[in-house]
Amino acid sequence: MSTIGFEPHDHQRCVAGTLSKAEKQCAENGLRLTPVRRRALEILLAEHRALGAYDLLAVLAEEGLGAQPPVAYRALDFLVKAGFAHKIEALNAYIACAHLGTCQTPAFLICRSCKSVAEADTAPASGRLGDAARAAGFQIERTVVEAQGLCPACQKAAA
Amino acid sequence: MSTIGFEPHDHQRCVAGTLSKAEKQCAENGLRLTPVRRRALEILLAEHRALGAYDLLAVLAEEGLGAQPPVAYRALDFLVKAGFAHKIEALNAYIACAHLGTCQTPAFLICRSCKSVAEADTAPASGRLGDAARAAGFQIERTVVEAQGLCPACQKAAA
DNA sequence: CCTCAAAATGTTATACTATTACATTTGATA
DNA sequence: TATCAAATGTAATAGTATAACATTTTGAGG
Repeated sequence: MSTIGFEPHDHQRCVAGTLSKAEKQCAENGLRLTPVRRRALEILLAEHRALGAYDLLAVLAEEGLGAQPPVAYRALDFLVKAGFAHKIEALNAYIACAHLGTCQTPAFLICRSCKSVAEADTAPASGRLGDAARAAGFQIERTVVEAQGLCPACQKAAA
Repeated sequence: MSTIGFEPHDHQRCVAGTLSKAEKQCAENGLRLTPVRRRALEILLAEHRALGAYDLLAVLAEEGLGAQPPVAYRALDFLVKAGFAHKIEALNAYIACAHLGTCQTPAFLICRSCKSVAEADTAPASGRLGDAARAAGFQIERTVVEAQGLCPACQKAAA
């Protein structure tokens, strides 16, 4: 398991690397990373933070890439379906995937103070949620696992 | 861990019992279970399914208990803060707590077909999500754990 | 009792999130 | 190059949630 988001890292490289992985995957799978979609992914990648669809739309609109809500929602749908982004349900917001290519069942750690979001790949279906599902005879298709609280930096700042 | 929701049970008793537990807890903790709040809880308890705030409002409005959105949202806020109800983030909807009084960190199994919702108490903070949080130095305050898929009955129906 | 402050309620307006619907353009491929 | 599916442009609207402020109710202390 790896958790990406709070620790300092070479963000330029993290963005560029993810973007090129996305391009590669699109080529391999016959997906089309059109200009709006590519730019939307870049915008999300720019921060380890969740952006609302309308925040994304505002940036796209500034750049002449579309002015109406469906522009943003379509790009987000594509990115989410392709596994390049995730929706944070607790925030009604979207974040670029930090494990592009290897992400199975993401879990998120959301800082309520600085709004940063870390992504872990925890395979919850094989943990306690999976136990509960098996016990109930429930067949899991998708999981939402999100923790809200304080990231290391904000804990220090609070103390 | 107990999971409540899919298995057949004496629902009349389940509702009445939960309601009286809620009354008891309010008395003990100086909370006021006013008519709107009590009725809102009853409405949620009537089904092991999540209701939208506006669905709840529609019922309350029919009964003359308030016509504007804040009526529903205030009642829901109270119920959620008191631990009598939970918000299902993946559905933007609300459900009565099935473990009233003992519910620490709920997890939900949501059937995409019949919309029923089962609640388990899985202490995710002590599972893999907790491991990820500890590894990242993240301090968890609240968790959202929701699985979507097919309940036992709908699996049979599909086969 | 009476007063007072806090809590709860009533109501209007508005903000934020998301989708439907349909016309048009683009792009791969037969 | 004709065609069909995918993608885009755009207007309208549906669904979720909160801000703000006036009024009423409630319960604790005098």
